[in-house]
Amino acid sequence: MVRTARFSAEHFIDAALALVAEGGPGAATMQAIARKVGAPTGSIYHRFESRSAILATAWNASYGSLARVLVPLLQAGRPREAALALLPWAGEDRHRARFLLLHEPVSLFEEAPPPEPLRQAMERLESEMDQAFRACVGLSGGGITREEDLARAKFLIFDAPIAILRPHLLADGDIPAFAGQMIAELHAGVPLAGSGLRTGSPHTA
Amino acid sequence: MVRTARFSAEHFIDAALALVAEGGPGAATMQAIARKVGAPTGSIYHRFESRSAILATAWNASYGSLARVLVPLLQAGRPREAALALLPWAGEDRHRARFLLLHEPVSLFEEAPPPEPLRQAMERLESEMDQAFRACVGLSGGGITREEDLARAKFLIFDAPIAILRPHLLADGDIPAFAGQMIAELHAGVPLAGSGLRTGSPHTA
DNA sequence: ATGCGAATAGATTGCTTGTTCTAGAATAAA
DNA sequence: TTTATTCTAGAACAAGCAATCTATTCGCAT
Repeated sequence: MVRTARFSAEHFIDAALALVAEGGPGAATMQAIARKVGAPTGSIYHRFESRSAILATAWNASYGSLARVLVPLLQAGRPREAALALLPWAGEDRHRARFLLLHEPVSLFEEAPPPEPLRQAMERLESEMDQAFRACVGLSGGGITREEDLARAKFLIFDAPIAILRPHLLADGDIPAFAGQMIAELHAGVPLAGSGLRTGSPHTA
Repeated sequence: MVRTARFSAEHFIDAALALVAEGGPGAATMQAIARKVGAPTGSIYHRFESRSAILATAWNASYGSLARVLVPLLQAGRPREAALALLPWAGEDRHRARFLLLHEPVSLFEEAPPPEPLRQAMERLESEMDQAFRACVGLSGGGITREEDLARAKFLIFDAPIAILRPHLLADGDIPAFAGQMIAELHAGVPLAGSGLRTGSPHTA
């Protein structure tokens, strides 16, 4: 090395994360990021090759942090705990939660796709979560899992908790205790495996 | 009038709706709308004073069409039917459903707010839906409704059905029958009024 | 037939964006 | 001290945007 860097990659990532969390993807312009950090716009390009690269890196950090919480619970066959774990994770870092849960990835990268290595890292993280999810649902079901069962499980573990969380993220308020109660009640009242025309014998192992 | 108009306001609205539904809010540029209709960009400004005005008009049309379905059901005290009614409404017009349910209004108007009369129309529609919703929840509860009960009802009637619908809208595929079953099961398994510490007498009128 | 006014038509303006470029400053090793 | 290299610094560039402007065309009322 030769010259001391005043601005680290993390500075830019945090600024981009905060800007998206507060004002949506459109608010995270290169100039806004630079201004928030106090750096000239050109300096960003010494750390990231493009705007997409910053956003993809921020997304990987956010999604990775969530995966580190959920994947172990899913692998342990605890879907209910996984669903509930979303709440403390969101309370831990509001910017991160708003960045990840309030904006579809497609809206972050609609202008230009992220560079290939970052795109692959995103896919790796998503498939890691997906595999843990399928293992969790598959082993409790005990065999072939229908598309319907997967959709139902995805709703109960991911989409419903996020939908319960969303209003409080949008309002930027604290997450009330009844949010957890709603998730718990949901899992108590609706079975993970389809309650469809299950004519089979309930006593079979 | 003096000259026959080749392009009506609806042409532009439909084009904007389709562009947002297919490619997100960023895809609905004035030039893209004009190109889709086959009109020069300047002609749009004879019908709408700004881009926000087109998007707001499209939003009003979409939300209004949904309100016409849901409000009567809510006013009749049929929350379960209202939740289920979302599915045929979405199946009726895919572009409209994707436009309304896949993008937060804030992302449509982040660059410039819509003109005042349109903004008021939007608020009127939202409050119409909200009043019907509160009437529906209030009368089944019978008295004071806590914030928790409102949140739970909003989830059961709006957010959960939308979350169940979203994957199929994103994939642009048909809405399978089990989506309706999931909503029905949800309403069967989770009560609209809080199942909390309801110590009161269940036999009281 | 004719001329007024609304609509088309699209080039143009002014602005913002992501990215690049040139110049200079700082630092660790030689 | 010198030198090589990485960073800061911000002006400059090209592209794309919403919105405006000038010119032209059309069709109904007169």
